[in-house]
Amino acid sequence: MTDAKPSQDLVRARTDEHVLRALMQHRRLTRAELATEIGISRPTAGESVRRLTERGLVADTGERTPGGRGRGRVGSYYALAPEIGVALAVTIAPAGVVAECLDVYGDTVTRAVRPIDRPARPAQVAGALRDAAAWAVETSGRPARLAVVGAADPVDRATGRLVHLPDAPFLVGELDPAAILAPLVHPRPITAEDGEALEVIVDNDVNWAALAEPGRPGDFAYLYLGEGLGCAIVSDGEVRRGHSGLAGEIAHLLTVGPKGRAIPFIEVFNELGLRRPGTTAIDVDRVLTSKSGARKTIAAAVAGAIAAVVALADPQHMVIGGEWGPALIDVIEAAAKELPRNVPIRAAAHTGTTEPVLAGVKAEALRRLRSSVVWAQSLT
Amino acid sequence: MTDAKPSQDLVRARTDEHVLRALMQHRRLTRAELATEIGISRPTAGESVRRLTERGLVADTGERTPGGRGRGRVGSYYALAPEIGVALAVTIAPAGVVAECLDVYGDTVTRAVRPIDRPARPAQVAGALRDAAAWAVETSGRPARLAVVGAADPVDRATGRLVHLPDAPFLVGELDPAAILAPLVHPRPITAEDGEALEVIVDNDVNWAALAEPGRPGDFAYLYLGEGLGCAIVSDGEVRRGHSGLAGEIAHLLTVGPKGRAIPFIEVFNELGLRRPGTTAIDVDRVLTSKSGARKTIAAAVAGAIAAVVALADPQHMVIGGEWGPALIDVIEAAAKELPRNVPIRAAAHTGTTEPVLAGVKAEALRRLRSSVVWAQSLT
DNA sequence: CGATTCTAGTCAGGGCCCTTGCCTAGAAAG
DNA sequence: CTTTCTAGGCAAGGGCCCTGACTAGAATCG
Repeated sequence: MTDAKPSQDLVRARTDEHVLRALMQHRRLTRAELATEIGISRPTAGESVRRLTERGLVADTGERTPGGRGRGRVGSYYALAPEIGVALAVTIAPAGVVAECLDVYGDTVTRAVRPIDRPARPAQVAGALRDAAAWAVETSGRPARLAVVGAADPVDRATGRLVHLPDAPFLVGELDPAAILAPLVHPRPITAEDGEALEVIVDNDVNWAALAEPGRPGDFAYLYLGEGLGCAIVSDGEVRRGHSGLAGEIAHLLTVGPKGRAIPFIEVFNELGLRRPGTTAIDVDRVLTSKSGARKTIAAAVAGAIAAVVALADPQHMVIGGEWGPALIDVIEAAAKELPRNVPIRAAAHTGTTEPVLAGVKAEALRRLRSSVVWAQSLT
Repeated sequence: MTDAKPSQDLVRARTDEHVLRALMQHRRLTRAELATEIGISRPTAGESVRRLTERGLVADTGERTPGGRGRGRVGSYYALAPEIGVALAVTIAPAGVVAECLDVYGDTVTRAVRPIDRPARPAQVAGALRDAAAWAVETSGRPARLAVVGAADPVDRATGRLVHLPDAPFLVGELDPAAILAPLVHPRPITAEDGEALEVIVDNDVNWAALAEPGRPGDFAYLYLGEGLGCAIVSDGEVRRGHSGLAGEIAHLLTVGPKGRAIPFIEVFNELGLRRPGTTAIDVDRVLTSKSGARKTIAAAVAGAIAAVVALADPQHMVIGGEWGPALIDVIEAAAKELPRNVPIRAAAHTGTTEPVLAGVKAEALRRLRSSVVWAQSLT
């Protein structure tokens, strides 16, 4: 008599979501296992599996319960269908491009690495990006549903392009990763209906590295001190990117320079002669081998930046990362002790340059891939 | 055969929530009006009203549909029960204490104003607060379910107490508003089960004033320049308070002082002799009558603070409020034009000192009161 | 003034989703 | 070969919502 009952769909969608999430966690389950795992009845579990199989999200693996479990009838294992596809996780840094394909379980299916020249030539970077991503997707043999990109330069939140802020280090150069990767990405048609279903997400690498920090409480800040200067601010459990995505671009933050003058953060390195000639990057090697006096000047400048972060964002603690940040943590800590508001400081847990970024990128890619699967089923 | 079916409760709870929200918006509706308004069938609307009436959340007003509507049977108007209670909205500022009781429709039921001495004496402030709140609740004749407080000093997020930051203006003084107001607040018993159901919420007044700004897009910052210096940072649509609730306490933010030296923001006023003798407050009158040179120094310091906010939070625009901020907006704007990253600046829409704060406090109080009603029904 | 008109509210029947209880299938253990 | 034990399916029933028909009751019209 009736056929449109949106309110009832709600509970069915909830059941299906539980089934999908259980399969993401356990990889393969029989219908009976699903029922006990989720806390629903076996007929309901069976119905849900039937619906999801019909929709192509779940498939019978062909495996049967091992006899080792004891006597009793054999059960059929179900798992998420391979057609669900993979997510592309990409980092773009001066050291090169890394592209990985992740499946819905978070496993790396394929990985491509492409070096790039220094200084970076935009055309070559674009080529390496396209090449690495295409190879990873091709080789995985599965459709890429979305891409998450971490880049070592400021990213415009609206367009996803890398942008050159005046006088700040600009390492990778003009690039539009979204445009390059879009042809490789084939989202499930249904996902496109969703408002927020972006196919390619680009963000600054520091923000992703912060995401990969362990513990990750509600409020902290990640200060990146390397060839560039960056800062990720995590507030109420989320990385805050700001209106254009340029939150934490601290190159021009006023801080204490030589002789106590107020100058932009990046200028301090100019005045100390620690920028690479002909580029906008900080010379990491020379910072690491600098003398005590220069180190103290740098530490005072860093402490000034920390004071600004504390005043404006009130983090629970500061994490110091980047190529030279952790090496100077003692001086930095000493300088920060003088600040009116004290804040615990520690070095970043991961010290490499690409791996922590990639870890954060992968975490987000996985989260989004999984969400896309769950959303897909509720929107049919 | 069965009695526990949590999944089905979900859809019933959804229906009840829709009914409650519709009544919050329209104040009184017949069951038939509820059905068409929400888009459910009349029997369902009738059932929901019966449940909610039984639970004491909804009551028959006794009114009947006016004959003027035309022929047809008269309908019974239902409305939210008065026992739902009121929310207490309070501001504590050097000018005095204001306490208002709001009903679930956002109307002010009672309002009490108590002046306090300058400088504030903690015991008197506590007395005025207790007195104003008690009078407002008493007179309203209805139980207060929660309280939201705006105070003109830094607020510790965990304890809700006003805290004295070293050397920063401290206008109201030691105070624990939560302890004072808790005896007046009687939350619905059920609400207490909810994890986040705080009875008394305290926050810095600047944060609330930002909440009351019109338009209120996703990312902006509100710079408060008055007796104290404060800043509210709205990121992704929410006021970000930081780990201790001290985000935006910018008195010690390093900025440009006289002769281009890097000094804390509040020190600039010291060096210009613009702090009230014997207190930690800025002398607003003398700032307003200051000469061009001092104004330029102040503007440069403000621009330094703005640069820090832009670098760290990347707001879409800056709003300047407080007793003297809008008066100096031209010089501030001129100084900010020199910054490497440009940001639109405008004066706050509301210029008074307590009214914009109270508006934000009331908005939050209303939001929480309404939520508490909706949650109450779903937790039975 | 009575018949008509029109709307609020209720009742009966039915569909969907879930649950419990019972049955069948089918392999291992004895 | 019989027993044992588990996966899966079927049937019945309850809760929620919906549609459609019915009742209640006041205003309007002839």
